[in-house]
Amino acid sequence: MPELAEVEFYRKQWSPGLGQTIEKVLLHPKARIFREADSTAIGKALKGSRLVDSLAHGKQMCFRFSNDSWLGIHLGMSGRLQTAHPEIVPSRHEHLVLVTDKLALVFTDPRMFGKVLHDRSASPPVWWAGLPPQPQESAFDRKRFREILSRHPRQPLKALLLDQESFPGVGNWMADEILWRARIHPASRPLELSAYKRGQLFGKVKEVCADALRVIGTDWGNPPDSWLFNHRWKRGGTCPVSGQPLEFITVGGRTTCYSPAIQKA
DNA sequence: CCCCATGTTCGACA
DNA sequence: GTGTCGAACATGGG
Repeated sequence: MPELAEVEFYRKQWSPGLGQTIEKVLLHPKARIFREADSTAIGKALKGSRLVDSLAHGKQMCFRFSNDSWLGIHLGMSGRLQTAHPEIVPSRHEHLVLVTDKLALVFTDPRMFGKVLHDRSASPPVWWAGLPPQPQESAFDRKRFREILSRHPRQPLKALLLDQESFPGVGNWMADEILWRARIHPASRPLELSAYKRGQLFGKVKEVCADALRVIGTDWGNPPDSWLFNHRWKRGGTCPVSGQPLEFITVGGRTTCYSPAIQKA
């Protein structure tokens, strides 16, 4: 599930734990989500510390603890965060559980494409400090956008939008939504774009990020039918702009939904 | 049984 | 270096 807005939604699911002390850490030490971290060290470091802050950047989250501990979480394809009763007995897919006296903070991930990072340091670790500007920020301006396009002149736009160094947080449905609103064919390349289409694309990147954060990122609301979103999930869907059938192709190795009637090039 | 999945990474190749 | 492609990861759902 998790793209920009879903990640923001899940980040907030742990907010009830802010300010609380972690009394117990339950984890499956050999789970694949710990492949880039030392799960034993995480257990030791977090126990007795207080959760003081949480942040999201693209698809990456960062939870800061009182003893200079930084916990990074990436949700991968099937990860999610939630709270539970402090007496929780973790099930098979609940790989990391932080227990306070009031509640439990739970990271669940059946497919385990997600991952956990951890560092102890006074300043933010490199995996957090080194992230590129997010498309919804003002630092992501037309200059940055132009640079991205000129650096990848022949990348199909669908593939480029999925590049996390370029558009951190954009995932499969957002990329399709952006191209559909900009009326650009997903396989078009930056080289082929008119100045007008480039301007459209920049605007729709901003618009879809803002819309997604507002509608899904706050309370996982259901987007209106005027978005591509509600029409793309099953075959046989119809483009809400043209009334023509939606089609599915593979671009950049990913299933891509688009409306041939309005996304010609 | 088959195919598909809102993600990332790696290796082979042109 | 650029870009493409397929496979891999592990599990569940239709």
